[in-house]
Amino acid sequence: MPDEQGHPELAEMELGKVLSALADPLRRLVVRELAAGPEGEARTCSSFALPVSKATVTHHFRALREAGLIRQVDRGNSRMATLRRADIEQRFPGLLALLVAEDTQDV
Amino acid sequence: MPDEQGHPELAEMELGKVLSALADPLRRLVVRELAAGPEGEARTCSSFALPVSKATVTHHFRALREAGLIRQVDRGNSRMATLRRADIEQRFPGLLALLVAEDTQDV
DNA sequence: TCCCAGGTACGACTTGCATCGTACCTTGTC
DNA sequence: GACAAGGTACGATGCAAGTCGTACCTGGGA
Repeated sequence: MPDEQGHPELAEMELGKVLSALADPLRRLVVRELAAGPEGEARTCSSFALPVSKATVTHHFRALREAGLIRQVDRGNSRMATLRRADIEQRFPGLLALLVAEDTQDV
Repeated sequence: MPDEQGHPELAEMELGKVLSALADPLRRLVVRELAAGPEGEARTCSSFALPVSKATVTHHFRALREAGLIRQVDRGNSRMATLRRADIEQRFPGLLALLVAEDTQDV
């Protein structure tokens, strides 16, 4: 399968889809952990240990990818996810900061 | 009925509820118009001319109010809605700017 | 006083979404 | 080659959310 599958371009990112993607607490958790990690960090879907089934994990990562928040590339056996930090910051400046600040509260 | 009905305090605003409220395009439109208007502007629900029924308008304004984005006070015949600009800016700095910037794109 | 306009409450309907089980594919390992 | 692990695809299910019609309440105006 091709690498570019459901990754919107920078200009194609829509605020509505981004907000809908971030309305789910599990997806916010993924973005927050990626944003708190080092720049360009690549993690597998399973490394987040989400308390849901594999099929649901795939569903959530698809939502994040189609919103333009993460980029997924195949690396051998796994599919690595990276945060599109620069794209998000350019298109929606300050958005990531709001998400990172949430971990000081309850989820 | 009391004035304070479903208006969360500043510390009670939750990012999840705010993002869920802003995931709907009609509710984003309301917030965007209020944010683009002058500070403290009070408008009636019907002044937005949303393309939905009266009952649905009430539903959307309730969502905005319970998320903490607007404040509604009775003024005689109507119920005026004002944007909680300072509260939003203090709790989620930069969020309103993202919404205002959306009107340059498609909805 | 009568009526209309602005909003709300309630119930119903429909769509979308989060979730899961299962089957299947791919890759790396033994 | 056989097998386990990481992900995906598909179908099904249950619940939340958007939408509406209707009835109702409250003020203001003719």
